Amino acid sequence: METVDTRQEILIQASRLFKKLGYRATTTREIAKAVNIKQPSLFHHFPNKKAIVEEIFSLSLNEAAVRIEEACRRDGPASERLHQYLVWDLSTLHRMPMAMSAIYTGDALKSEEFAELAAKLKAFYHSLEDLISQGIDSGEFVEIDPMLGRLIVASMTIAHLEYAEEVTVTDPDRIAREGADLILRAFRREQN
Amino acid sequence: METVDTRQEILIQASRLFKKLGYRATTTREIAKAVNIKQPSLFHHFPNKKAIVEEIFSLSLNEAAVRIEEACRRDGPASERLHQYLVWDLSTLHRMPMAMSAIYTGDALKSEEFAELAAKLKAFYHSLEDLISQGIDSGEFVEIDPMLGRLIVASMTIAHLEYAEEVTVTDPDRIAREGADLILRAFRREQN
DNA sequence: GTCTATACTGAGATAGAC
DNA sequence: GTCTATCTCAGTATAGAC
Repeated sequence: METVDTRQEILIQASRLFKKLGYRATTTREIAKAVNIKQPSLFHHFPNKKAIVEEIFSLSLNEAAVRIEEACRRDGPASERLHQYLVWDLSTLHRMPMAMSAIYTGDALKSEEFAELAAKLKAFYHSLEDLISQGIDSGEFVEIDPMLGRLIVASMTIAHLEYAEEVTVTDPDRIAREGADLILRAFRREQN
Repeated sequence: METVDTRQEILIQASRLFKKLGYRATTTREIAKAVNIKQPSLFHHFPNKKAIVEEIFSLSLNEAAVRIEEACRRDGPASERLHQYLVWDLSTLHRMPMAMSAIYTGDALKSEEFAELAAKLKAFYHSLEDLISQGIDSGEFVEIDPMLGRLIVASMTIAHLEYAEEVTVTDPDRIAREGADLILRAFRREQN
C-alpha cells in the first residue's frame, strides 16, 4: 500500500477535527490517533501541522479562486453567473471526503501565521463582492452593501456544507443546486 | 476606580481576540496585553480562562434562550414571531461592546470542556427549529429541512453581526430590522 | 488589585532504531 | 514508513511581595 492513502486519511481526519475543535485546539496526537498511527509518523507525510491545513485550504480554494474570477468577467445576468458558480462550488465541496467547512469556520486563517492563505481568501472575497455589485447595479439583487452580501454568501455556503456533512448526501449535484437556489433567494429581487 | 472596569475590559478584549483567533489560540498573555495588565492579573478577575468565555457566552445566550422559547409558544404568524425575535436578538447584540460573533464562530463550544454550554446552545437551536417548522407547516416559509433553516438563520445572524462589527453602527435598531428582514427573505415564500 | 517569579503541563517537532 | 524516546518551548495557573 502506498503512502498516498495514509496521506489522504490524514487530510480527512484532520479536517474533521479542525472543524470540530478548530485548528489550534486540534493536537497532532489527536489527528494521529484518528488515523491510527503514532504522532511522530505524521511528520513523515507533512513537514508540520501547518502544512496539513494549508493543503486542505488549497484543495478548497485554488480552483474556486479561478472560477469566481471568470464568473466576474463573463457576460450575462450576474445572478445566473453567481448561481452557476455556487452550484459548481457546492457540488465540488460536497464530493470531497474532507470536512471542507472546517476551512472557513476555522480559526487558522485569522492568525498571523497564515497571512498568505488569508490574502488568497481576501482576493477570492474581492471577486465575490465584485460579482454581487454587478447584480446590484443591474437591478437583479436587492440593494445591500456588497460586503454584507459577500458575508451572507459565505456564511450560507458554510451552513449548507455543514448541513450536507450532517445528512449524508446521495446526489451532490441536486443538493448543490438546491443550496445555490437558497443562497440566491436571500438577494434576488422578486420580479413582479 | 473599581475592579468592574477592568473586568469589563477583559471581556471586551477577550471577545475580540476569541473572534480573531479562536478561543484556544488566544493566550491569556495576549488578553492581558490588550487590557494593559500583566497576565497573572487576569486571574484576580476570573478563576481561569474558561470562565471568561463562559461569561461572554451567557451574556449572549441566557436571555435569548428564554425569548426564543416564548416566541415558539406565542400565537400569530411564525414569520412575524421569528422576525420579532431576530430584531430583538440583533439589536441586543449590536449594542454590546463585546464582539459577540466570537461565540458562535468560535471553536470553544465544540470541545468536551464546554459540554454544558454546548447543551444550552443545543436547546436554543431546538426552539429555533421548532419555530421554523411552524412557519413551514403554515405555508409561510419555503419547504426546507428545519435543521437547514436553523443553520441558515444562525449563519446569517453571524454574518450580520460581523458586518456590523466592521462598519460601526449608528442606529442599532435600524440595522437590526434590516438584518432580520434579510434573514427572513431567505425563507419566506413569495406571496403572489 | 497589580506585580515578578516560577511551577507545571501539554504541545509540536526531532533522532534514530526497526 | 512507522515506531519509541525525548527535546524544547509556550501556555495556564499559582505564590507571595508590594
